[in-house]
Amino acid sequence: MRIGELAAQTGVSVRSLRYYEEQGLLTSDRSASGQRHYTADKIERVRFIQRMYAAGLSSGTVSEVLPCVESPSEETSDAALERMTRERDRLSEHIADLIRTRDALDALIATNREHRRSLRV
Amino acid sequence: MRIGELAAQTGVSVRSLRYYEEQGLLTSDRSASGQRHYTADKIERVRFIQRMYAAGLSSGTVSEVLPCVESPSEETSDAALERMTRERDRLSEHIADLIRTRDALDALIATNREHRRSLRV
DNA sequence: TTTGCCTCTGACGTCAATGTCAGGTTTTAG
DNA sequence: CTAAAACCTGACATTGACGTCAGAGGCAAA
Repeated sequence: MRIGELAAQTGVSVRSLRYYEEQGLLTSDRSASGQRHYTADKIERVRFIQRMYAAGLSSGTVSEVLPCVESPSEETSDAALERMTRERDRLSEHIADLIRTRDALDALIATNREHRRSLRV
Repeated sequence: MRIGELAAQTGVSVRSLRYYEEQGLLTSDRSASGQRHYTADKIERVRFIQRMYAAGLSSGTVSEVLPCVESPSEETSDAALERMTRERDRLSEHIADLIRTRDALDALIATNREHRRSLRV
């Protein structure tokens, strides 16, 4: 598949796909004329990259972690596995923080609703 | 307290505090010479702003939500309360998404660890 | 009063992911 | 064959929350 279709399949812009390649996060085969061609498994790869971005990793960090995804069957480097574990923990703390924030918002909403009810007579 | 101490108390840079004021998120009294002076309750306010940023709200959205925090005892505008509720729901979806991502990372880590163990003979 | 730190405004710099445009080639549909 | 659509590289623009610097003034201690 060419870049346009990969973009359509993943919902990621063509520009971003080229950027991922530039950052070493995504590879492509090139046709004789230089056009990028992708195998179907790249769809999952792109989705993984997006999930990592959503989890707050930078492109540099994603590239450090990729070996674990790419070759779980070869000997994964200590560094990559350790990095991934660290990011997992960071994410976990972030989630806990967001949950606390959500609780605070819930309390705030409840207070406002309550006061509204008391005004409505 | 002056801006430097508020910065120290909250761990937020002086630059950021001025930025918050510029964005209408934070107010200050000014001395005759123009220096900003803050009451102690501004510490909590700044922390709230930071939590909202961490939850993914932009400064514009934070300012829409602030009436609910500022005057829970007055009649809060429908718009602000509705906005806050929407942001709470968005945050909730985001948390769910991050948890799925964390689960995916856990599975990946487990796979890699497992393979390592099998290689170690 | 001088020293040194804090503050002021205003402006420009940064960073990451992406948008957008230009100018040119390739592929596809009719 | 030809026009439209998709692709290429390269480069500059954008956004938001700041960092940083310049030039000037404010304020407490020695």
